[in-house]
Amino acid sequence: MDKPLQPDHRTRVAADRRAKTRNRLVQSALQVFACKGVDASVIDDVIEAAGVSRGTFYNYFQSNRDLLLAVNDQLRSELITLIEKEVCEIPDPAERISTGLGLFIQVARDNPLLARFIAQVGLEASGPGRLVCKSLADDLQHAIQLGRFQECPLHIALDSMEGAALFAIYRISLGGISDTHAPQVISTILRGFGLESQEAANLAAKPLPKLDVRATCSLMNSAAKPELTN
Amino acid sequence: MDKPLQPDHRTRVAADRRAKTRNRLVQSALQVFACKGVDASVIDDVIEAAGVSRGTFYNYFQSNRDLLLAVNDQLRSELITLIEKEVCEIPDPAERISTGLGLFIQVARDNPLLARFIAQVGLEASGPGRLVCKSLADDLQHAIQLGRFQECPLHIALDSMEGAALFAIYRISLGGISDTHAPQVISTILRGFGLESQEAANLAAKPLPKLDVRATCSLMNSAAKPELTN
Amino acid sequence: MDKPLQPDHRTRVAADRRAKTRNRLVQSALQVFACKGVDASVIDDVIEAAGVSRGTFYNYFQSNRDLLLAVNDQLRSELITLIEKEVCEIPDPAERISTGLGLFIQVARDNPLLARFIAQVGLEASGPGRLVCKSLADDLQHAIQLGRFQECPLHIALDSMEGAALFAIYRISLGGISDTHAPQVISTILRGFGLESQEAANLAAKPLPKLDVRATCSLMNSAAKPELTN
Amino acid sequence: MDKPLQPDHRTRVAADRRAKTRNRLVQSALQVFACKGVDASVIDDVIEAAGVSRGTFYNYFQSNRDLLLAVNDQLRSELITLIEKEVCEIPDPAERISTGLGLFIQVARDNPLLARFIAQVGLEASGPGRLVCKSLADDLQHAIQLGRFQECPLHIALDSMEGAALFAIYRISLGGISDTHAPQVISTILRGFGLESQEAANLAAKPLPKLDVRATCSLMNSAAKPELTN
DNA sequence: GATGAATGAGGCTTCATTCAT
DNA sequence: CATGAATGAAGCCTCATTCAT
Repeated sequence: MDKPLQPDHRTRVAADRRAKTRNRLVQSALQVFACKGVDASVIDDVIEAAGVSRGTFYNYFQSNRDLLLAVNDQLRSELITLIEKEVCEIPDPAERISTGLGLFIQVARDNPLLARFIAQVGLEASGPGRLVCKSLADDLQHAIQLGRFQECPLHIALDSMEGAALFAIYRISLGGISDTHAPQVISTILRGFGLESQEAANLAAKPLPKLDVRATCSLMNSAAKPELTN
Repeated sequence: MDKPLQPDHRTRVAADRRAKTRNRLVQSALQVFACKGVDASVIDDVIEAAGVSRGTFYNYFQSNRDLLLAVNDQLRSELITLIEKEVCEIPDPAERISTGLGLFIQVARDNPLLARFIAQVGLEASGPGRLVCKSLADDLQHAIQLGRFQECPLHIALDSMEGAALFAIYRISLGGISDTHAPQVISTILRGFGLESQEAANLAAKPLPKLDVRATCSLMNSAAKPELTN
Repeated sequence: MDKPLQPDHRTRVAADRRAKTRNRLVQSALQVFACKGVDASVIDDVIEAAGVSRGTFYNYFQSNRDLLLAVNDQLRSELITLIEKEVCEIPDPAERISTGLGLFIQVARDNPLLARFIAQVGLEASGPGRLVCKSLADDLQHAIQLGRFQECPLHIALDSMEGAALFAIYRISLGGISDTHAPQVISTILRGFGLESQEAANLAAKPLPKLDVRATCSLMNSAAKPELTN
Repeated sequence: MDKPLQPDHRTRVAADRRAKTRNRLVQSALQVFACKGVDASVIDDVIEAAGVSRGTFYNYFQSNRDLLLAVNDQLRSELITLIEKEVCEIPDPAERISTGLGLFIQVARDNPLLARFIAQVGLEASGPGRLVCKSLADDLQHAIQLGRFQECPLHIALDSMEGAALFAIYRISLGGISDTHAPQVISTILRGFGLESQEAANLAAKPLPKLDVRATCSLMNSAAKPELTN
């Protein structure tokens, strides 16, 4: 009765182990990239942190670059899922954007590892696989159509927002940022889109839901290892 | 009568030669960094582009990093000099900022080499030796004091501006940017500081003096060598 | 039934391979150091002689210096083991010393490679990891206590002996040494410790057991490669 | 009246300057060799210490090796001259040898620079340009003929003596040597040549004339620069 | 699948020596 | 003669990748 199931079982167990090992690798890579920089030589550190052999690494990733992409992809999809779940109920697109930015910055502040990684990836984080995503574009367009935001080409709006947000996170990754930093950055951004000053401040100051990233994102389940900070 | 001058003469000639060689190296380095990225291994390309021997390189720079700093420093000081000379006569600090940003972006657009380099250096360009400089901070403060700009912590204002400007240049370095791009970015920035929409648009649209960078900046006297584009 | 053994097996096989490669390297290094001198740049020659790649070398040794230490250590321990096995049965400490020195010089004469290496390492061979070892110090002390040797500070005695022995080996490494050389050096040393002339000569002339170094020392299993003689 | 003399004068002045520069170079080289080792890369340090340009160096020496030989030669000749002047009046060859050795060691102790250099040159100090020189050989032969020293092949005697003396100086260069060290070494050497124990001790203990090396040897007119110690 | 020894291209750096001024 | 910029051969070292076990 379970003999026929065995192959399936074995297959599943094997798949699980694969997934687990892969995850360990991606997690370690996030750490190492964050600490040593995305252009650094990384494999030795990654396999040591993940506790696997050199050969095993190549069973999962073809190259350095491959690994960076994997980290980036997984990070992005986990973050987007996380944030969209929180903001999707908000009807006003301006508030949705404000809250989304706020959460993004909050997560970065609570996870230095993440902040450092994003700061490292830097401007490259934009582009096809950009962290700032489709639904943000939709929200922007929506806000402009509703007259909440000033008429303005979409890509300009996206770039401004992304530039400012990235810079904020870069600052955070350098440490020593006060709690008033995020709302001020956000309200500057909102004003840039034509929101009236008081309203921008109000939106940016709205209390944010507290995200438990650790619970949701597999990548966050490890502390930064500052000793690598070469 | 000229015998006593000889030592001086020799010294001066030698110093000249040093300066010239160093300049060749920095110039070549700008090209190579722009094309291959600031983290790339660069020395071989640089010495070939500069037409000097490997040993000569090390007579001037200790390392890759050292070279990058030299390029960055020289670039910054040349750009700042160039732009400040143009804007120093403008009485309104808001317009000074607007014009300065506009010139910065214009120079970047006219010199793909420069745009690429700045985009590469990216966020790191900020910090103590940041491209965005002392006088910009002064202008901002001034504009806030006069009530032209919204009250706002200086570092936030600087970061926003720098983030947006860097991003704009990054976009330019990727190519395919229309002429309306710059004014739109700038007016978004100005609005972010609380300028009323119409005025922001007006300032951002003011015609700019045409800078002849090639005439002024020693670093610009060479065309990009796209074949190096890694 | 043998599946569980696999990991062990693999581990052992790998360890074996490591040991073998390391040995090949140390052996080659002995040759090259002997021929080119201990301060020479040696890595290229060593890896060629050992038939391994550059990278492999660095899997085993961090540097030139590291390699030299490894050769020195292994040589010393093998030599000491070899000689002590021969002399430990001799009751008279003076004779033990005389025989030990004789054997040491004999080995050096029979293995030009070894002689050259020791001559190269020269004075540095003394110090914590000195070729002249613990048991020699014990023998000296013993001989002094028994009144066989003149009262004299131990370190002076050791230095004298070492100086003379090293010098003898240096001479041997230069070639053209007659068979009477060793006994004469040894009897001079023994006289220096206060042994009466005739007795010194007698001890120094005692026939020595013939050591088969090749059979015992892994490092000796290769002929000198005189073509490397720098 | 002095016109005809001018050429001579100029020639002499020029020759003087040449000699002075050369001396500065040799002196600096002694320091650098002593500190960094005789196989080290040395030219940069030497020209800096001597305060001359790279090109000037090659006006005086063809190569590194050339420089080492020059230092060695000058040192040897100055030392020999110095010591022989002191001992030539001593009628007993055994005492002449004892005194010579004592002076040699004394000079080494008073001039750490010298001790280090000799220790660096090490066994190579022997050979054609050896520090231990012709007149020592004569003294030895003489002492043997007179029956003061035990019958013994000359080269064995020379080697023993040189080995022991070099070793003593090596020890001195390492520092922390007491004043009783030298006499003990010397008396061990003398006993090795068959001198009766008491007499050896007496000879070795004879008070030595105090040499003022600084006054005599141009090479000693500079302090060791320990900061160069590699 | 996992392992880790071996690889070797690729880049880095030094330094003795030359040579135009 | 003195100078010091330039040279480039010679060595050093890393690390992504392969592959036999």
